[in-house]
Amino acid sequence: EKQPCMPTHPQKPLIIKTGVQFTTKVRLLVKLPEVDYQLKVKTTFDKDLPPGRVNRQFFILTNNTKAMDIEDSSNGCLSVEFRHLLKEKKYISGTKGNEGLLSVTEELHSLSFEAHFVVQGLAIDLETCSLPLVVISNVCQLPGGWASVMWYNLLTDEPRNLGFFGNPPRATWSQLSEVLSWQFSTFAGRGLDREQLTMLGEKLLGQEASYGDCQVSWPKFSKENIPGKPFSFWMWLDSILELIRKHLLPVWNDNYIMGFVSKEMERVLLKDRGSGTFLLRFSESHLGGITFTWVEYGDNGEAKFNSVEPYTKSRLSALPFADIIRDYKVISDGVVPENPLKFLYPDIPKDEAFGRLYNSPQNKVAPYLSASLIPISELRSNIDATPPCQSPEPPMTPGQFHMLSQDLCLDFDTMSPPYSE
Amino acid sequence: EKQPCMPTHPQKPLIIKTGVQFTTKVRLLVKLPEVDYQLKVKTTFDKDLPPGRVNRQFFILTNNTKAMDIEDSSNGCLSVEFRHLLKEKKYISGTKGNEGLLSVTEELHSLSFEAHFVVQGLAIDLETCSLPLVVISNVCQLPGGWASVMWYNLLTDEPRNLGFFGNPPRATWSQLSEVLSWQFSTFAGRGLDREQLTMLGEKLLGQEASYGDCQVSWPKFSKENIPGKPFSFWMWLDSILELIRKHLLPVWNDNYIMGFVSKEMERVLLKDRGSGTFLLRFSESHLGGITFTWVEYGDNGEAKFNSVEPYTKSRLSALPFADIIRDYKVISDGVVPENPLKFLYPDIPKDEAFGRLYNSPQNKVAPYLSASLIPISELRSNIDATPPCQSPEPPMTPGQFHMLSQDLCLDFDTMSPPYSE
DNA sequence: ACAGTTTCCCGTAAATGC
DNA sequence: TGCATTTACGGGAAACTG
Repeated sequence: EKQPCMPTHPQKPLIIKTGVQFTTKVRLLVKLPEVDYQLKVKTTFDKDLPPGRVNRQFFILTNNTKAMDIEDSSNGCLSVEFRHLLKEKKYISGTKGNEGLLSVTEELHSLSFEAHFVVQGLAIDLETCSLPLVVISNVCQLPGGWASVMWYNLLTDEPRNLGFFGNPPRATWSQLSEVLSWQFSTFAGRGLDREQLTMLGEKLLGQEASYGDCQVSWPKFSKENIPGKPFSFWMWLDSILELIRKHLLPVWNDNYIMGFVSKEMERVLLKDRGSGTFLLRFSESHLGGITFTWVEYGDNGEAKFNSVEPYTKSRLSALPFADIIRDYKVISDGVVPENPLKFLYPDIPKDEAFGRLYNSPQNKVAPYLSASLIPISELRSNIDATPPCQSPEPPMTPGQFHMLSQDLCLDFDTMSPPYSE
Repeated sequence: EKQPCMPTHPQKPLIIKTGVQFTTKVRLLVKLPEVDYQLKVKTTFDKDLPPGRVNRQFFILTNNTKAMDIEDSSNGCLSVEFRHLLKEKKYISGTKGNEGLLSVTEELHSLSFEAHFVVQGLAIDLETCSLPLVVISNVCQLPGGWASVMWYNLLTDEPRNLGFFGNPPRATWSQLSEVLSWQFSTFAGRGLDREQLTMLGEKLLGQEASYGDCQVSWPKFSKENIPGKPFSFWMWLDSILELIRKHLLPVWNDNYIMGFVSKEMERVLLKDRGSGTFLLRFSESHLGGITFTWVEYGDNGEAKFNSVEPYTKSRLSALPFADIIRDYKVISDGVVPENPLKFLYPDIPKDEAFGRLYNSPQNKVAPYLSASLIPISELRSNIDATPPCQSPEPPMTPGQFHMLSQDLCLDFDTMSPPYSE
């Protein structure tokens, strides 16, 4: 009868940060003219948790009871918005750490909404509650929290299984890959294509990824570090999403960032392309980095590949990426510096691809010489060539991407119209 | 009998920001063995303001009463530290805006400390209060608040004249210049020399500054904008102080920044110096900017002066200033780029002055080409020469700087040992 | 409309807890 | 001790409020 929604962090519903306002909206879906103006809704945080499941406890700071209004927009239903802060109670000592293995971003909570009223002598109690929530205390926990929200909503239809992460189910790669692509289309405006998803699948699962029914465990997705790296798969992918969102949006949306290509595949692609052909790829070794790799040919006709040290958010906020591509120069032993980047793979002239995005040099301040920052690499004789490439990967299951992603969108939309409302 | 101290913002005592912790320390200067462990001190914010003077009201969030302890360090006196937040009360409507002309950073407040005890049947009430305080709500108000604190403590010995800014006295330039130099020595580690102070005096007062007994009004110091500029003298100077503190500390402390030189004086100094002689100067037209000006000679032997667009904090956080000096290049019409900076005025070879501060290029990440940012100016044919220089200014009163500044330091020290304690 | 002021809250750094 | 988590608060931006 009621339909609870619960927006929080912009674009990341079902995550609440302590000390930060959030809003909830409850709608009464049936119309009861008699009770229009007397219906009050009370919100409670973690109203009745299963007794064993006491980890952190929070409370709502502001007044938690509010009268419903007739919704201006739609069908004349009642609705109410809450807007309050959440503060942590001090631990009830002793009860802490029921499982010990679960991190705070795996700890699920809920908001309950109650209303009591009387129609024609009949006392009616209504109660509903939100989908499981994650409570964080710092934005640095947002990626972890969002991983939990995604995993939960991808893999269960239960409205309130707060113990979900006690034994989380696995996802098939085909399920997961759709969600990942949907993440990119939601947050960066363009989803992932088949090749990009294939590379991600291989990174996560090895070669058999392409079969689609391969299973991914929750720890592998978000808890365990990628072998040899100090971060998990999702942390890595989310750092890229953030990099795109803050520094690469137009380039990403124009589809100029191949992004997810293995170093081997990169060479296969660039080999035999025109000298100065380059492609853009995200760093696999560092969080939130992007680099370009270009091909050149030696005197003997042998292909040589070079990549710059990946650019991260700090560099990119000093200098927009398109300008980096425009101005980048390599200087080898006193020769005239030259920009080695000529064609975006496969063969788009650099300026044709990025010209629209170049920033005109700053407006000159009258008596001053304006100075721009130019990214320069110094090339010392010959760079050691890396081993020859591996075989390209088999093709991936063609996605029913559109269908699935629509389902997901609907799902998430319903549960949470964001902040703006 | 008691000596109240009141640290707040690191290094900027007597300024309290709402919602941020601050500490106060009260000491009982006489030793009263009988009451050692029963003495409680109560802190009150704005305990008894003159009735007309009701602007903003605040209250202390935490428990405002605390027992004094025997001070571990010194003479066995009692002391107590408070550590609490200050939150604004909603305005008592109607009583707002008694003068209207005063800004929030001119609104003075105070903390009162009370203690009551009984010795040998004699009831004793002690009370003391802090020097006037400024309450701000955002760090962007810190410069304005600090100006008030400086002006007050420079120009009055009254312990609690909360209406001070209703009719603030003027300062003589000799008083003010000592305080300014003291600011630089406190916050940047090196004070201002006579030439620098002369230039500042001229900027503020015109040519007669050098007489020292010239008067500076409070509005001229901190409230009114410099003619033709959108900021006041103090805002401008404080922005430079911040720039030094965050980005130029070693360069400033090595005395390599002349800093305050008029454009005219600059030319007088550089003229007839070796080609490539440069000096470092703060921007007068923008907040928190530093530029270098160098001299070169045309084919006809005529001196040509160039300055870069001033570097501000955003640029300097992308690239440290010493590296900018090392790497800066001018490229004119396809010629090989060259660094025009050779000798720091008067004739110190660049690398001798700054070599110690150069950052070695980042550690190479194995397979990547590391890229550095190089600041480059493009020189298009000939830059228009600015009009010939004006006459140099008369010499300034030799400061009794050391004596005076020691007085000042003591003064401020007593009133406020910072945060750390 | 607007300027002075406050609130909001991200993101880094430091503190704290386990 | 080290890692997980929270607190602290500067700083930019938005919201407020006369």
